[in-house]
Amino acid sequence: MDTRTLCLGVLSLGEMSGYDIKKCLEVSFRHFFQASYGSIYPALAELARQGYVRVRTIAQEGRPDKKIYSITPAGLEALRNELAGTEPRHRVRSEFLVLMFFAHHLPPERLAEVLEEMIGRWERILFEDLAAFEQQSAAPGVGELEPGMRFALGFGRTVLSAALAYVKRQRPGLLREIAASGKDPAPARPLADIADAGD
Amino acid sequence: MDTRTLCLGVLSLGEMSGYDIKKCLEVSFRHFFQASYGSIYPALAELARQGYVRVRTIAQEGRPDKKIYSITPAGLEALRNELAGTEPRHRVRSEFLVLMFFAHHLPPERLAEVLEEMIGRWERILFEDLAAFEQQSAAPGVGELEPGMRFALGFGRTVLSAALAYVKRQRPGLLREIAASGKDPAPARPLADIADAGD
DNA sequence: CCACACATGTAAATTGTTACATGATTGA
DNA sequence: TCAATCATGTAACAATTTACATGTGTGG
Repeated sequence: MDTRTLCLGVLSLGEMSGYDIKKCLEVSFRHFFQASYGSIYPALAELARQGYVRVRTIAQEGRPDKKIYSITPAGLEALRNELAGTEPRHRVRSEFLVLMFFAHHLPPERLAEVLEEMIGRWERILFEDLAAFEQQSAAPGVGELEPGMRFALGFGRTVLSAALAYVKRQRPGLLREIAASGKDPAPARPLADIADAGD
Repeated sequence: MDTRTLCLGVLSLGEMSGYDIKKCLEVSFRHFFQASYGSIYPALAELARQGYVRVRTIAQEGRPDKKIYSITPAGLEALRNELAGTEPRHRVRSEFLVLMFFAHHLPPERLAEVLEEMIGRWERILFEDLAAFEQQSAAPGVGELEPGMRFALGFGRTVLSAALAYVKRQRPGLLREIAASGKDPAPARPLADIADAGD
């Protein structure tokens, strides 16, 4: 799935500008998809070219004209086809976990810093961003979220909670073990042979 | 972080070929990092050029010569520097969750299929792959895993368990709600205005 | 007989990020 | 005064995946 489909999806929620789409993605999709202006604007141009979206240009002073995009019937059909044919992939790319895996190669202070940073980041997402979004969604006048949207949001909350709890629970032990292995004079313990273990 | 650093990291566990590295990544890193031959082989060539790894070529019949790579002291230093300077990012890219978010645009049978597929996939990873790996790691003769490795493995198991439990718990309700909204004649309920909710 | 494991590598295509270019207004 | 918000867009760069190229041995 590319940014094009995602933009189409967001536009199926209502017309908006490229700038709006970015913000919308930041709040609702931040924990499972990300896209920058560098991919959104070209995607919108391409969608317009294909006739999947209509553009309405609104003149503004002191800044570029605003372009409001809205999905066309053809666009909605394209979106549905695209979604129906999309394989449900789910990939994680975590420099954080690579760092943890090789924690014994990291200066202990840096390890502590990294753990601290991840905890802080996840707490902020969980207790500020997500909470704010869910409260806002529950506000009167706002259309109910579709069940699938609640599912996706809930998934993010659940998984993030689990991750955060795990890191908080394991942190002291990990720091202790790393500190200990750094002090005692066995830093060159032969790790090796993990790949050959089966033989 | 690029594949180069990752290869260096894996090679710090013991010497092996590009083919071995791929398999090693598949078992230990599958849930937080992925790399294909197309990125591994060029990475190894580059590392050799930089003097971070040594190559030993082993002639073979009926197939390409095997190249065994081992990390050099300079390589180990480069690895440590690289790791110390790496920001702990953690990104998820999930077509699955996008599909769920827009579940109301999906044929209900396809939705059921997708959920089924994800549950099966995650159960397999959790109960087969991870279990096998952990058992193997506990086997006699295999060096103890470093604490950081146990941390990373445990993180994967924890988060995957949470994800799986969530999907299994939510599935019936989601399918029911989607089926219901498909039947009653309000498919064109104006979703809109979610982005404008704050006003 | 087909698929898979073994084994390396290249090239094209895809896809996306980062940085740049432009510039007014508003609040701390 | 500095940073952020609003607003669009391009171009260079980075990184990866996919498919291709080549070929044998083994097991179902």
